[in-house]
Amino acid sequence: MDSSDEEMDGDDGQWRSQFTGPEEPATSGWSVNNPPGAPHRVILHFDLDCFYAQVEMIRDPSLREVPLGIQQKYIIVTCNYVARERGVTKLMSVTDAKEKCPELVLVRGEDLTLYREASHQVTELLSSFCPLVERLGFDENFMDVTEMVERRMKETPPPEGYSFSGHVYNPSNAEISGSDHPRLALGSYIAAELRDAVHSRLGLTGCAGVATNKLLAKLVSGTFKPNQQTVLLPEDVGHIMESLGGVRKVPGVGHQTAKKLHQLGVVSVKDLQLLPLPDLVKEFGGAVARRLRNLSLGVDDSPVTPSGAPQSLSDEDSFKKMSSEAEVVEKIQQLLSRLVERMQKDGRQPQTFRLTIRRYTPTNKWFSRESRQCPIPSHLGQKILSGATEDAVLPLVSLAMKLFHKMVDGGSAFHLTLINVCFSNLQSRAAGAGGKGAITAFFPRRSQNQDSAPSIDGRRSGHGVPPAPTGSSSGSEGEFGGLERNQSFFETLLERTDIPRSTQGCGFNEATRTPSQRLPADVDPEVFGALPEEIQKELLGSAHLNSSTCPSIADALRLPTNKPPKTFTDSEGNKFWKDPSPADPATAVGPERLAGTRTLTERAAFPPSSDRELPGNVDPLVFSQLPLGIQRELRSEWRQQKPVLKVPSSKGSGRRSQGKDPKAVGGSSQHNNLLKYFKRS
DNA sequence: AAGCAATAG
DNA sequence: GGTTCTATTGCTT
Repeated sequence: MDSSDEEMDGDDGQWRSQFTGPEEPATSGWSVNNPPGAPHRVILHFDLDCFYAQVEMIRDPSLREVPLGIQQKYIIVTCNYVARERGVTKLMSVTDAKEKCPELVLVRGEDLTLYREASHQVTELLSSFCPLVERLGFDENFMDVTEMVERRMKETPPPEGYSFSGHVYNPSNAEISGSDHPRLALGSYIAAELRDAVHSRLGLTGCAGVATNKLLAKLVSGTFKPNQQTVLLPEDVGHIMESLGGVRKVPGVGHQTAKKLHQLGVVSVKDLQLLPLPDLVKEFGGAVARRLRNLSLGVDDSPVTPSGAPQSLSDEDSFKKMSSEAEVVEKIQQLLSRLVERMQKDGRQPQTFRLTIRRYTPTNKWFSRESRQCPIPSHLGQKILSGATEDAVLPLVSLAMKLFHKMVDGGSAFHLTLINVCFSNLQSRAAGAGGKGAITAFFPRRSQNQDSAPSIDGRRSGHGVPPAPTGSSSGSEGEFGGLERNQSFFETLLERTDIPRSTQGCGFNEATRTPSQRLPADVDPEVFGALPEEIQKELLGSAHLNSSTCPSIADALRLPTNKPPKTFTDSEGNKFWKDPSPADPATAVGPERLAGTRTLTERAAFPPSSDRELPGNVDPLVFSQLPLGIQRELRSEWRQQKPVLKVPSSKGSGRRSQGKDPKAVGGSSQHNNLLKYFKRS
């Protein structure tokens, strides 16, 4: 999982002289995602608190009270804060952890399915507010909310004397008014709303950072943990950069780069800032050198690039020793079965297959992976999607073994410690054949199709292909992290249990519910009845969540546990779910606090985001109860009807290597027939 | 297109 | 830094 920090960063608290951060170079492409001439980007970074542990604590809330570690093989990959208080850290060996904390409760986390699904739900939820969401691993997301901020600036001129939501990174303890940085202040309110949405809808807490670029947003998001947020003002850029321990702490500077830098005598960020550019260029080449220099200064013009559906799906397992071909075949078959099932849910057809191995090396862990890949014959690709899992797996195993023998000589001994299987080059099924669904993809599609313009750097085949080029009801693939379309993380959990749905929390069950019985008053039963059944279910689900007719997602999540289900009135469960505002520092758990920083006033000076994006004929309440995917799709569509520029033009800074084409956001799919579901009747 | 290095969580 | 199980991007061939 994560080899980096996330500790309660016992910061030195040494706030030294003010270093005034460099101005953003006027020439650089930092407005890539912006309207031309826009003042500043506003970038958010979200980081879920100990993500895997949170998911497990939702499945079994009793785990909240105990020290919990998520175990993969013999490693604790993450743990909850109770465990951290007792000295358990990320990536600690199980033996060490048990020694530190004998009461540590362990949950196996090798199967990432639930984490992956929950992760994509978070991204999807964020995307319903604003399409520019970029994933970083399973538990982090960047967002470019510049447009939202600009819209609010125009529509809701900030009142006098307003401030920020959450913390402000404020080493000099200055008096700060929101009016000094109105866009960042608005960004902080948006961040609070988004964190609240993630909490109330999905039950997950996390940190947010608000700044003018991705680098800074990420760096600042960790300054108050857990479940808090902080804004970085431009005047403190220098401070936050220099407060980083060494160059290795700069995102983008990995092990190898740090090693090279060290050879040049560069250890601190300040060293890097001051190293003559020609020296850097000699070691890294011009492009990388400039990037490193910029990063050291807190300058980052890289755009928030919407992630869209994954580019590849893979499954792997590691082990101490594997040395017979029979074992290899067995393992590959096992991995492929799981992978093919995921591929089926995704709905796209993989065009290439890759097998990766890791060999044992006794002395050093000179431990690189080797891989071989090949095209997947299209008839096989068809089979993968067409449901008959075994029919696809067996030929794939045979394909995999051919690749295997390109790496491992059949006659000689071998010792493997890992096998990975991967599908990539994922192609959307041809449109038109569309099954049932009205909603196609959750995300704007990226790249990947033949008919698009070549990208600047020539790497991918193109960008900007809108989802399904067909009419209102086209393809039905749910190309989203292995989730069926419209299927949610908690529904997935429910399906995994053996408990019949009728006994479960939110009762989507026909026997216990008359059709209109639980509908919110303002939902027209007739319109409701006209919706597809899946959507009805989703609506009921979210209606319950909003109205707390059904206590919470937690109650649904709680079921697949080994413990007897708690009642809905259970105090702990309720307490967690009723937590009024996770964004409110008063209720936040974090003990740690940077010395010398202050929490600026907590009360929202801005009204919360009234739904200004909705067309007038749409009932906001009904809208809010729609499935998130649908909300997002509609919003994106409505947005596109405005003549504002959406997609940054590819001119960028006018220099070469200017990154890539921005990926298309918001497909131009039509499906306006969905609108009929919202008209008040 | 293939293979790998680097980086990330 | 490597443990784990992914995922992405960019270089080189």
